[in-house]
Amino acid sequence: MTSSIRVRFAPSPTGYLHIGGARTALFNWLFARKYGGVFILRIEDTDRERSTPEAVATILDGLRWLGLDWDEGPYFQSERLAEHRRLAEQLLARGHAYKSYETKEELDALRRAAETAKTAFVFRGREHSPEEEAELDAQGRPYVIRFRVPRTEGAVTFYDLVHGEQTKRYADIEDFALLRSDGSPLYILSNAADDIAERVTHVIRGQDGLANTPKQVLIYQALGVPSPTFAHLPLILDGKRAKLSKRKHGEAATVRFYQERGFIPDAFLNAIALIGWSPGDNREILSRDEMIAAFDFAQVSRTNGIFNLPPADQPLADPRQFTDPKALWMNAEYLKTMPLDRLLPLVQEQLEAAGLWQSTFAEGAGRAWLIRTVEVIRERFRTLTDFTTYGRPYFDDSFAFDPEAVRKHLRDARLTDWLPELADVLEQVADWKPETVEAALRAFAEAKGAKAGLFINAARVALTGQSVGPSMFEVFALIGRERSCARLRAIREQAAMGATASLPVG
RNA sequence: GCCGCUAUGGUGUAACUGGUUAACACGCCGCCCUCUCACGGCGGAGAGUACGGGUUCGAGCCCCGUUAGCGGUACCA
Repeated sequence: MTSSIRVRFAPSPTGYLHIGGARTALFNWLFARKYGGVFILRIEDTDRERSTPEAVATILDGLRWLGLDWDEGPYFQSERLAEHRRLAEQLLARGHAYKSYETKEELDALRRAAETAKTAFVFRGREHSPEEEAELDAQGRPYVIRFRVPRTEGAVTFYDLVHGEQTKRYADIEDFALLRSDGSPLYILSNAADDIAERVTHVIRGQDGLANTPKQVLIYQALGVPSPTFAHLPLILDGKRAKLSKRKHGEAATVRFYQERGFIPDAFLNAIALIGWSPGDNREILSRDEMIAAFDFAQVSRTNGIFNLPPADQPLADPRQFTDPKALWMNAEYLKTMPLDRLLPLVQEQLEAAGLWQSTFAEGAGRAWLIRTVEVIRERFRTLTDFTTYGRPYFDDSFAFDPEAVRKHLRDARLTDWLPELADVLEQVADWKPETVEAALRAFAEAKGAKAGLFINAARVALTGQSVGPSMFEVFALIGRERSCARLRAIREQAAMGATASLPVG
């Protein structure tokens, strides 16, 4: 391998950047970065009906969010149609292709006949003499330009870095079309033509490209240019082994969804990298650099992997389990362990978007408080959006009460008086920190002849609206004396209102 | 129908060129910790490697067949 390696990611802008596409882009990128190669972005927008500028923007956004930076492009395939046509003409002139006048109806009939006869259908069009062609053209008969697959006994052979040497006999390859009757090129041609133009050395794409690779190799050979090396990646399927699609899985199949749901780009990348690839040892948490260093096609699996998306047509049993459990675990792992200076900007984005950011967080004491808070609460979060949902009570006085938590921990009627009393006691605590608050609360509990747990759990609900969270004394310390006491006293109104609001889901 | 790719616990993967009781992670269950939940720690259930043959002293790894999934068989990409 040398530094002359050139790879490309070539999505069609007909929808969103989906998980499979992101993984393909990632492997291209890893390979390029590992060997000092060039990563090219090409937009295959020849299907004008379905291609949209919005889809292009979505794909670029997705790649940028993931940090998969490209070195060249984006090139737009639609701008090179004339060149593709020229190549087809060249193939025609050199006898590697021919004009095929069969109509769609004729082809269908042939196919159906083969079907009923249960025989193979490998199409070979009828070729005509120059005179006949002139005659047909004079009549204005439409034709497609079809590749003439060698009629000899031979076979096409190519090397795939994942699947090894592949061979397909000429006899099993039909004479495929290069140009439609309106002169527009087909994918199989355009794709190969652009790979040639961009001097792509390694074609790394989904396994669904494997079956028509022999046809492209035939094109390379006819054009007299060396074939690139191929690497066909296993597909990513859902739990029912169906291809991931927006139609079936909704937004959960798109990269944007993970961005909006608070995934950390590195974590998302790490998670999808492990579908169809492994570093070969037991490591699972790998930084970009570690992935680059460990990447190797020899360790790429040949079997399609499953990304366990919950069914899109059913409500989630647990809203926190909105996607593949392992991906979620991966994200939580990153959230808990990544350096704070890299997490903080991401948290800031979330807070700003939710209107919870305050200028005091930028420096000094406010900064210190923010850091301390994030450190404590990230421990049990799984996504960045948790900071503004479950984390909201730390940043704002208006937050929702989980009815279940209220029912469970504020049920004891005596708390309506006791909590405000506790506030009076806490008001007097000399040095506001976890230890002193704990001492005061425990003494208070003892004086009331009740268990400390009663007050701890009730306070958690009063201060955060939730029944779960960090060590309660830590929470008191973070929320501060004033706000803590105010929330303890507000228990009366809370009790009066019946507290039915529920937490937004993350 | 024909051509091709694939097949290890529920999921993702590991198992050097065939060599001890198939490993790790997620998920699940239990215990510990404990003011809750999570984290963490400890332990457990769960595959004999799709199925059937064959080669071999020995096969998840090699060969053949079957089945299943996927892809191609388009003037889709």
